[in-house]
Amino acid sequence: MNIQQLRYIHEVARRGLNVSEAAEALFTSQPGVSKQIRQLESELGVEIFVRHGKRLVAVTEPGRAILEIAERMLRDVDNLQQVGDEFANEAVGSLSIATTHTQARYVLPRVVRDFMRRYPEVKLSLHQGSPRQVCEMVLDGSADIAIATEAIADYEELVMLPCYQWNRCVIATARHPILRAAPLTLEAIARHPLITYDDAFTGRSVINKAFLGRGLKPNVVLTAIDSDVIKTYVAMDLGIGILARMAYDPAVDRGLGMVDASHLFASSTTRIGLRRRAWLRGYVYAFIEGFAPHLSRKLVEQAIAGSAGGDDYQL
Amino acid sequence: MNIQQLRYIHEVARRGLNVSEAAEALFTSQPGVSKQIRQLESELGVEIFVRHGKRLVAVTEPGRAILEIAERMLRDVDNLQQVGDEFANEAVGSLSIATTHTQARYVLPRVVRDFMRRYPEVKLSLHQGSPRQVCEMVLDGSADIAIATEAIADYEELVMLPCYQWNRCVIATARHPILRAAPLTLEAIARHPLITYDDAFTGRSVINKAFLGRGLKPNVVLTAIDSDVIKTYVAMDLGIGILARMAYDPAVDRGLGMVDASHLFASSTTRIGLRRRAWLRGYVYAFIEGFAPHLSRKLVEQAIAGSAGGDDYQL
DNA sequence: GACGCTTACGTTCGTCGTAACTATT
DNA sequence: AATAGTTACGACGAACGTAAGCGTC
Repeated sequence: MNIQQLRYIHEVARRGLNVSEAAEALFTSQPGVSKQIRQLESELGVEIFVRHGKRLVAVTEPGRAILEIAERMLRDVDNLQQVGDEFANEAVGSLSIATTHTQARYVLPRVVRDFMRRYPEVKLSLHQGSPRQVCEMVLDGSADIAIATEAIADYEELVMLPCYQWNRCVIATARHPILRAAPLTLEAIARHPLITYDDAFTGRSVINKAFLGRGLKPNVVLTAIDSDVIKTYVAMDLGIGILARMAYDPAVDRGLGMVDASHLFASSTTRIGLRRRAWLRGYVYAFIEGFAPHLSRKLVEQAIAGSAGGDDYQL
Repeated sequence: MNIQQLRYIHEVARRGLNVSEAAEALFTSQPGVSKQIRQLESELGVEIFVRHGKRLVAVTEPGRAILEIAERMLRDVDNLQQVGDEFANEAVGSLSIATTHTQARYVLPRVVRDFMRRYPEVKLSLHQGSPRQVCEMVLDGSADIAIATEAIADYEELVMLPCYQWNRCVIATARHPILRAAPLTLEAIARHPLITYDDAFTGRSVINKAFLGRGLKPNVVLTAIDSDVIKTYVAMDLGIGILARMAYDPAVDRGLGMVDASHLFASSTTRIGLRRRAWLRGYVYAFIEGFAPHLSRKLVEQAIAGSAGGDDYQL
């Protein structure tokens, strides 16, 4: 058994049981991969893949168990490299963050600026995506940390750390009557055409729940993935907007009025997602603490170690 | 990087940084080990061991992190073999149980008999030792499961599963006055010379606590590691004995009288200890369930997966 | 007949063991 | 002087790539 063989079976499984494709992705020859897989199978004494004649068509039952362990080992190989990189030079390296629009646009700029100042030698990269994409990126190793509000909870293999709570506001054109409604109610909002987030984004599920709870059917005329699109169309008076509070900046959004709506919706929690049992570079802990000061290195380490797996931490 | 290199650093660390000894234990040459370690270090870009001239004298800080990950990987290598063995032939294999005298002598015989009947092809081995030895055996892989009452809780790397609760009785020669004391009290016991377990065994700590809690200083004239020794000396009337209840069998222990003492002492819980994240053969689950019927395969699997790490389960 | 996996074979690289050398205690 | 680790070198074996062969769709 060797690590290369584990890479082979993992890649073959990942690529829909296509050996040629896996070989290409690993920059090696297809016969080599084939042979090594057979060798591993014979060493372990079980077939990992089900073959129809010469083609791989499924993963066997032991194969599933083997793949799971193999993937854990490959992550550990990665972790070993990380340890090496860390101690070879503590301040040099790279940090890849996967996040959604709202975070990238309104929350992270300050954190990123501070981080780059403190670790000028770390190559920081931000990748924007849907909450699910963001999680997948962390799972397959193409990002180190995920930051999102929705969906993170669905991934067993990720550790979730609550960072901050936030709520929503209503925005409208400057002289819109909704801005003077006192108190602001869901009923008042529902009387206007609405512009807000797409279903899978930025706490939209909470908005739905609030209206549903009151038996209201808001007239949503436009759903957007990001706050800027919402603001653009609200400014055009297509409707009023329900927006994450931190996405409204009076200095920038001059043409728009805002009223707080945190009494109408349940608050949402933005979380950081990390791979379980990952070994993180020192500056990753620094970044996390810069983003959510209560997440000390020690707390995060404990969470990753898995001893508190699945649970949520107190904010 | 390869798995062999991980074995090398692990064995060197385990053997007090003695490369020659590690090489011998791994049936290879000392220069080979030396070279592979240097190669791994250069690949990772950090020193794993601190050297004084040519000698290894300590583990570096990154070395500690590396060793930890390496050991996890080696356990996974083991797990892969286990998966292979399991599916190659479900009913053939070996099961190694490390346990203390009381369990081996009074509790396990029935369980072992049933198990051997059901899995005649599994080579069962029992290893007796102190609670600590028993745990160490599971940790270093020389046993699959540990069964003990004391000490198991101290091992972070083991998962503990409560199996059953038990309490103590007092034994004495047939016409001894303590047998007629009604009700039986700690004070009455403390008036006689006492024979019971050694400090590290079979719930002795609970016995100490009970007497201490009442300000009593029992006159312990003999401490033994196993129940049979206690019974032997009680039969010689050297004193009265405090014994685990399940160790008294009226059919066998004819010369001895017994009174229950469960109202005097806190009950003890016997636990099974398993390595975290181990992959267990099917018959191991069967054995565990035969020993403690409430520990279903599913429950045990969840526990070793680590998601409930550190916690204790409800009995 | 095109795609995909296996078999066969030769080259290359890596690993291991022996032997000689050097440093530490 | 003895013990412990490194360097040097040669032999063996494993892994890889190329090319040809066979099955499946």
